[in-house]
Amino acid sequence: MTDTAEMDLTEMEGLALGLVKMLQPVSAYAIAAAFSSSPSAYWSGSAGAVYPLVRRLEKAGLLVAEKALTGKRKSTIYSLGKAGEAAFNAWLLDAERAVNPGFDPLRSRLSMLQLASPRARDAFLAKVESKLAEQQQVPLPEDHATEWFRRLHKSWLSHRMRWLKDVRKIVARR
Amino acid sequence: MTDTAEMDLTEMEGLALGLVKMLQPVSAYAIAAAFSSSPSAYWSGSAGAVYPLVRRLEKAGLLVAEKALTGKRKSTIYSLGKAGEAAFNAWLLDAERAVNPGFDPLRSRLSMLQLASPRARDAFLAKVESKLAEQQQVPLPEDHATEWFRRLHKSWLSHRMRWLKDVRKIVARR
DNA sequence: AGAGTCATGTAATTTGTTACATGATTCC
DNA sequence: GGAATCATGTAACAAATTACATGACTCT
Repeated sequence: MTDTAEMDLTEMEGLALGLVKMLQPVSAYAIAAAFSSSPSAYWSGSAGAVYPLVRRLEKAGLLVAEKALTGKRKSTIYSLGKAGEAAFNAWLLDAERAVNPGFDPLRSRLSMLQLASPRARDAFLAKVESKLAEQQQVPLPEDHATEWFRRLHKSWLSHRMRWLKDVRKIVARR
Repeated sequence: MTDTAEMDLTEMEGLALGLVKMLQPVSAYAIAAAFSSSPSAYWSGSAGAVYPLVRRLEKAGLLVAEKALTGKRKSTIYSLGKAGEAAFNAWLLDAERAVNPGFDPLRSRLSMLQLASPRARDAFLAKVESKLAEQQQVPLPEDHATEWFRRLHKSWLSHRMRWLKDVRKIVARR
């Protein structure tokens, strides 16, 4: 009965709120940059996506905007409002959504790998594995990613690798 | 020099071509149903998405349409054209895209889990783990999924589980 | 002085969503 | 005869993409 606006945040909105919480007070430009520096190409961080998004969140009362002036350059910096804090927590701790496979380019392809020839299959799996191995060698840039995120990504990579090896075994015993 | 139309398929287009290849000759309705029955909520399989998509692919020359009549009920059934076969293979074996993390609701939340209290963190991780465990008990329906896909999904679930346990350890030694 | 980056924004287009609508067929 | 499903489609809307544009500041 006390709940006023039951915002159902999209993934991008949830992530944006989280970025604001980590970086506040922060400009839309910096949020866009944070999206862009994600290892996932899904988060392009284009201006056409981020600026309207941030204004939307502000109009919804989740972000607090403040005008700033540095010399003649004006910018708007955002912080997380009280309602934003609550909405972010609800999004963050939504286990129902967290168990969803989402949009996984590798999973999609593996689900149809039976449609390729055995030779093509093996070549594909080997190539993906070597590309993952490459990524393991080159760690994320120190400046953008937090220590926690770097550790998480490393762990993600190694588990992807193990999954791939498992899949290769399944394919082999066709 | 021989390549005429270098189609850059989206994930949904690639999956749709693959579904046609598996089920051909097949109606748009059946393709929509296949998307809907995916364990990933990302693939809603709504009519408003699938019908335009399939017509797009047909106009691009990747799908071959054929009118069918069963009694008074008319339908259009699709098969994979030669160009469609080539485009699908290019999509399927694109290792560059396959290594991308994509859109992963769990990954997104874990990347920001530092922003929750230790108690909320633990509760969240436990809940996700139990939900995954539930899914392991209830296997995919026999009718829709192929044996290969069922095996793949099972393997995906157990590797997610292992990843989660790993993450919990990292969180614990904060 | 010019390159690069900070900072913001918009226009045209594409693609997907929800919701609705139609009609045939099948099952009870 | 009525409910569920097969099969197709569209209309209004939401959200993201690419591409462009502007101007200030920083660094060499």
